[in-house]
Amino acid sequence: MAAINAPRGTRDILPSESWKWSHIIKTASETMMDFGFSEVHLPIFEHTELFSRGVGETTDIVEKEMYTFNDRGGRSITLRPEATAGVMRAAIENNLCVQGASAKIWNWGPMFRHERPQKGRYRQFYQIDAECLGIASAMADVEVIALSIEIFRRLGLKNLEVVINSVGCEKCRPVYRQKLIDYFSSHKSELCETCLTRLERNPLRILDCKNESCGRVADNAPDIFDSLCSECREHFAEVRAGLERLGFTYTLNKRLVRGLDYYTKTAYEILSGDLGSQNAVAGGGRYDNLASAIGGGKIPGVGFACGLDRVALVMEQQGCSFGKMPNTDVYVASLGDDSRGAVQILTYELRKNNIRSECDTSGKSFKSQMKIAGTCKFACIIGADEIANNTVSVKNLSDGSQVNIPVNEAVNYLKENL
RNA sequence: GUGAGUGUAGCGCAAUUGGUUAGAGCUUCGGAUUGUGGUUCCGGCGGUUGAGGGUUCAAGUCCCUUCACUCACCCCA
Repeated sequence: MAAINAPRGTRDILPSESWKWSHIIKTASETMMDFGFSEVHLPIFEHTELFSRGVGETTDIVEKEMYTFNDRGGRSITLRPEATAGVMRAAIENNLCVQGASAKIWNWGPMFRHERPQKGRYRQFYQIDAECLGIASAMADVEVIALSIEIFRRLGLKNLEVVINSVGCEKCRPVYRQKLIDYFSSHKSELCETCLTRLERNPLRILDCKNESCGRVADNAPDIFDSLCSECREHFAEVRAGLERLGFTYTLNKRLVRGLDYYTKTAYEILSGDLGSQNAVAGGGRYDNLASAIGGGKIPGVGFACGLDRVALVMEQQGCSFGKMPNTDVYVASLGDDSRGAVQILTYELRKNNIRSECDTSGKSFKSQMKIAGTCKFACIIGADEIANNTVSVKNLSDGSQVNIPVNEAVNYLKENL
């Protein structure tokens, strides 16, 4: 019978890699706490409507990338393609932002998009996500950007580029949108096929097109900053001032357009040159219209998502430290089958006392057990002599020294010498 | 969805222009005067060469199909 393999775009994070992920999550978690963000656990699937209304009907995500199916009750369900819509839904549903209250929450977990896999892109991928809800001030934008930068700083990532832009709000974006339509309409012959459809559905996205010809046309396109309303202009200036106040360097990219409809005002990405073509390790921005789009009234928000898979990739590439690899400290070896019971008892005793211990459970020879013990710091050896005297021989495997001590002193001895 | 590249042992690889029984290394397992690991030495396990078909006296090698993986486009984390 043919073996079954993991579906395309999914993969197994095995022990050799998972401990590195744990380090990243732990670092992110500590940083989140330092910034006043609390962790939440949310559903991995939601009603399809949440994303079609929240993320936007004409976005790539909703149009062609969602894992959508009908459940047994006939409801249309979608595996979350991104985190923000779900977070906002939860905030609304649980009244986290009523009466002027705000919420700073983070979570991490798998997201799902049906795309062709490539370097740094999977169909099931993992994001660390932080959202600051209920605060309209630019200071919140700065805080969120600073948070993402701080996580990367602690992880030791190098050569990152912070790119920011403003995409306007519901007042000024339609104005800019119309300007773009007017402009690009007079250059239709120079646009690629997909951009021609974007012209009608989402003209801002033409700015982001990497097609050479479209790029040339976009170079001379109307500047978004000329169209920003005074509020958006001021907000963006405050964000920039805040970033500079904290000493961050960033670049301005007027062509940075997020693929999700809910973004307003601030949009930003953090890029790494050590990834392949998919070079964003984090991206986010402000989304003051998301709440109303999913029926939750006016709740401003700003946040970011960070690609865990990609962060791990960059760290590996740059030789960053993942901390100490977890290892067994003590191996308890049985010399002769008669001592296997005593070995099991001692091993359990060590484990109850938080000493990372291992013993053989498969009937290996003493020699084999000692071979495995070689990767540990200490070996506890129990044979006929030890049983007779109620002792254990403890061998320091780094210098080869060995002592024979009463079994009931093993825990203290090891705790003192580990 | 489109394009390009790659599929040989658990892993990374080798195999003259198509030519005997597809090979080492690492890993793993076992052993080297019966109570002591890392180094060393010896040995064992391990493959329908991704799958299917075709050309040929002969295919890991050439052709077709298919599957998988990788990278890129699109877009994003």
